Amino acid sequence: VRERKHRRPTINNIADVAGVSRGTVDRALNNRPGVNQRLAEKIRRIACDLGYAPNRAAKALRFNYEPQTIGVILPAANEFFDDVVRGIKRAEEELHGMGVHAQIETIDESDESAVVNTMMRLSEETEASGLVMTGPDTSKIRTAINSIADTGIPVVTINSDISAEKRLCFVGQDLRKSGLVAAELLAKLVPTPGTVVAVTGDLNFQAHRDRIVGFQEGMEKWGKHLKVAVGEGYDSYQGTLRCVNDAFSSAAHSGTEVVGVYMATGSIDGCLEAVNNLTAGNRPRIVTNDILPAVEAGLADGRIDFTIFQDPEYQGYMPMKVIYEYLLTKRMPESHWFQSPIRILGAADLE
Amino acid sequence: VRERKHRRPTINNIADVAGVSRGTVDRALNNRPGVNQRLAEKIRRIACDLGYAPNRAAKALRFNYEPQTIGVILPAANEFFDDVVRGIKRAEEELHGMGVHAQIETIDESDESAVVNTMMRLSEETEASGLVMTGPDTSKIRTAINSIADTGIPVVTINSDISAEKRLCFVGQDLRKSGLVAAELLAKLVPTPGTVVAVTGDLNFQAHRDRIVGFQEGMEKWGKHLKVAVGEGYDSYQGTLRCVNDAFSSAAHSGTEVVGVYMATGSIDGCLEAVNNLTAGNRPRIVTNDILPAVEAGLADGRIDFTIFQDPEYQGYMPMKVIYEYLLTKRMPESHWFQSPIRILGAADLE
DNA sequence: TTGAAAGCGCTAACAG
DNA sequence: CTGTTAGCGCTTTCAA
Repeated sequence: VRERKHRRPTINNIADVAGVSRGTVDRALNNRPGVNQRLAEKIRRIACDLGYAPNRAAKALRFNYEPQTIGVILPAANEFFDDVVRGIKRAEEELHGMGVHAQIETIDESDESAVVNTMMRLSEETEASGLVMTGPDTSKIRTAINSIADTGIPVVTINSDISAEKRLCFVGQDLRKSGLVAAELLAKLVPTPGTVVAVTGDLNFQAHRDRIVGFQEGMEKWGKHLKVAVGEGYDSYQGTLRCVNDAFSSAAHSGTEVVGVYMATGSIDGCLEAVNNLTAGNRPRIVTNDILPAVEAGLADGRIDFTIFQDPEYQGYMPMKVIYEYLLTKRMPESHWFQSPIRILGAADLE
Repeated sequence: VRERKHRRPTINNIADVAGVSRGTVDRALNNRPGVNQRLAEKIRRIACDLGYAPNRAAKALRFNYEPQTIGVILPAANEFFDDVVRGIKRAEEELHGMGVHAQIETIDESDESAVVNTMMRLSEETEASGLVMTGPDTSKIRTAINSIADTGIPVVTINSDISAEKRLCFVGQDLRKSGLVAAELLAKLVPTPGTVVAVTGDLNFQAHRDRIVGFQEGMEKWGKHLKVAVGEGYDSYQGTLRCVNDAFSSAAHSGTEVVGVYMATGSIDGCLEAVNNLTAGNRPRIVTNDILPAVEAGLADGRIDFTIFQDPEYQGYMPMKVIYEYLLTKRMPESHWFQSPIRILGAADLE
């Protein structure tokens, strides 16, 4: 005779109490059609009274009846997304043997119709039960997401959001905050007055703008002693080199010195090269984003002071978990936006 | 007829191929006694060839046969551990309906025999299937851990390690690295020569020493322009006040100025008070540890620049997951030491 | 509208 | 040493 200690109520218990069969309880609790309204009500009340919560293991086991595929659409050949994929793999590992696996498709993310085609292929041909994706926020793609979501397939956008109102949620960075943190750090690293240069790629991109906005906001808060100059390097070595050069010379013209550089995005190499050429005495403090080989090298040899890191693995791991949870429970996730944590990393973290 | 797409091999498939029953396959794969050596070998080979991995949902479901209790032993009335408990609850939530739950016991952690008694009570009376605990690293407690581990009950130590070789693993901070990160940050925040004061509680405690060691190491790397003074505040307001006072006056005597303070542990209030009294012009840069109300207030109003944060929730969440995984698979965790991530937080993170 | 039964993959108890 | 069976909790048929 096994004791009942700590055993949580099951649909069987509810069925017993209500004097009906398990099947009816299941139908009532999951709002399935074909059950007497008043009976359903009664069953739900009993479930509530008993403190019933469904057993996840049992639900998961049933998945094996018809294993579930989660389709993933990512840009091809991108360092950042290699780490995202690592996060997806880690989630898959954890969900291993829970009847769920990922099918990753890489595409040219700027190619709108390639994105839509892949979405369709995954949802129709592969019969994916969920979609994790990134891509441009265009109306064609928004429509595709909404119509797929209407089919009942949860869609999670990652990295850069797509404003389709029917997507389940977005997993990505708070770019404004990332800029804010960078500003506080840089402002405190540079106690003396002077100019700080914020280098970005192209201010026509929302993502690039957001970081700069946050940075400027932060500078108003913590960097009152500093002047901010913003430059666009268009993500190329030459462009970045030129823009940093320009910033230095116009600072010199206005009689101040460049004491700090924030590399919001773009070619780290170009920036470091320019700084190297231009500074004779005191090197400006440099804060970058992410961890690329050039950043790691810069941190190690002291040319870069700190980098603002956004866990890319999180952007792979989290969406998988969210979709799995949704498939299991059919409940909306707690948040529309899961923010990948912002971390300040220095040379000490490279160990 | 359901298609076989993506369905992973089960023990049934293995049984079919090997021409034996599921029971035998189960015994062979789990190294249970009572199965012909050569047959077991053959079965394992087939499993490997088929790429078999056990279905976690099915294993988890079986747990409900005899629900599992994980015993947790924590110090009573401690701000830090409130967050640890939050992590435990989160894990419990995730494991909800997986046949696992936590039973938390709070004790006076300095009371060796109270710790041992609670351990025994949890393992014998409650029949816990796993133990998460913290306590002093004494031989009596080490022996208790080892003997409980010998029973087959996994024991995970958290926060401060207990060097019982049979514990499953330790989940906690890398204190040396925490000091190292603080040093890099403080050194870079203070470009001008001067003295930095590292305030700790009591250097007789290993934990307190470790942070200071890391800090000194980091100062040698990144703070060559700075002199380091170490003070013990014995975790009291008065002690900290006095020790910071002393550090300031002896710095003044040797003709340097205190330009930075590292509060490795102890009374933040005492430190802030002392600094406030002593500095007329430039306030020294201050780096603290953890997030206590006093730290939050200090960050918000600018008296503290940054704090080195060690996610306490992680120290609750992770051990639960590790033990669950162990109960499920009976495999040792990947690491003996799960390090809670070290994060630098500033005012920007309070938002 | 409801009940009964089968089965997801695995393990433990019981037979042989 | 090996096979058989029941059952963990839930959902989905099929039958009533």
